[in-house]
Amino acid sequence: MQSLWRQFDQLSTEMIVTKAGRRMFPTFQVHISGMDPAAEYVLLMDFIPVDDKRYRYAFHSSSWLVAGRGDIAAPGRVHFHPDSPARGSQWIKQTVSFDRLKLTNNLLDDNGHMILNSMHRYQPRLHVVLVDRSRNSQRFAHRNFCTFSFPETRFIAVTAYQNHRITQLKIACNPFAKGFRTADSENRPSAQC
Amino acid sequence: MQSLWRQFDQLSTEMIVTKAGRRMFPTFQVHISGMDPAAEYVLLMDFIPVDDKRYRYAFHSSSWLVAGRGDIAAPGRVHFHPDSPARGSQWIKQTVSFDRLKLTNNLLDDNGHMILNSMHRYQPRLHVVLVDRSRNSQRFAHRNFCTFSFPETRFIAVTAYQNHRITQLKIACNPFAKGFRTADSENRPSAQC
DNA sequence: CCCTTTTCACCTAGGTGGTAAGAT
DNA sequence: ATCTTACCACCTAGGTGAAAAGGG
Repeated sequence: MQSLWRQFDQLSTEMIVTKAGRRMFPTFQVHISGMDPAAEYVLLMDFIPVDDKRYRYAFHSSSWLVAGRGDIAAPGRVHFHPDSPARGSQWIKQTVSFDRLKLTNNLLDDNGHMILNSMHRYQPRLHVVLVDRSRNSQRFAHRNFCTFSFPETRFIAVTAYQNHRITQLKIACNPFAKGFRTADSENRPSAQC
Repeated sequence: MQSLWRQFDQLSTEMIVTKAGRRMFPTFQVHISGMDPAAEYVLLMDFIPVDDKRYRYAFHSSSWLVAGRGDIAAPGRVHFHPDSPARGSQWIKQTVSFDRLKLTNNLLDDNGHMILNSMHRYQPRLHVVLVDRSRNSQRFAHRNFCTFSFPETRFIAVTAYQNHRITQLKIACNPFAKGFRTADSENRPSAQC
């Protein structure tokens, strides 16, 4: 998905947040290698604020501007990949997709979704944690995980799309938005997806 | 679901098997109690032949008759509940549903479905296995599981329904079959579902 | 004015039994 | 004659952005 993420990132990716929770598109997915096939791992994601700023979209210049200091940070949550825990052999044999992860702007969310502030910029992160069931596991816990951050997956949380070109790229590439495709070349699926 | 299973059982439950795999209806689901909340358990199901017989349906008498010896047993498989392994506290706090389990008559099935012989009678079984990660776990493994068998959940595997009353009860109760409901009282949903 | 919420038509994805054709 | 397969219309379930209404 890297090339798709980059296309969105060039336009400044926006992700919808709703009260009920909204999936991400593109989906965050990774190919993993180098794991011990017999060891158990947990995969999880979180989202960290890129900065302490609030943004607004300037339609006349089609660009995002800083609109002041960021709101107080939303409750930090993590999303465990539903296959966790699993052996390294399971994780490495196919693409790991976080397609069931949902974003919400509801600070009181009760469904385990990731809580974000609208109009704030975030960086998704992936954590790979080795499950160590031995007695001294506590002492080494700090060594038993790796964190990965892909800059092209950062985005601004929104309650409605701001940049029309983002909307068109979503419509062109997300199969669930097929109903909004027209004859225009702009939102027709092509090599870009 | 016990009362629904009993209604089907009174008519001799039939379950469709297909090459691609078919869900069961009613769904096998249980409420569990008495687990150690902190311990880990695996829940799994299998299907054992009720006897070594092959059956056929006699339309004139609307009953199942023995039609000879059973075919050679299909490959024995088990279906792990997808939430496995999980803590006792997770299992006991809500109904555990095996709704994603699928039945197939394809002896070469590659999708992990349960392989059954059509026109043979089966008894579903539930196994609750305590996950013991201690060193001597092998020695006690035979003590670490319980098996449950509910007689009202037995059924005959079929590639097409034989008893019209079974068909009507499926249509009346399975929401996915709503398209086949008519004004007849026979397949209208009611207290029976 | 800027942002959020609700509702909607239109999709994807996949679970039903009916039906007719195919297989043995 | 008996059983199986492939395809179908019709559902459930839920993911889309558009549009209009709501809120500060």
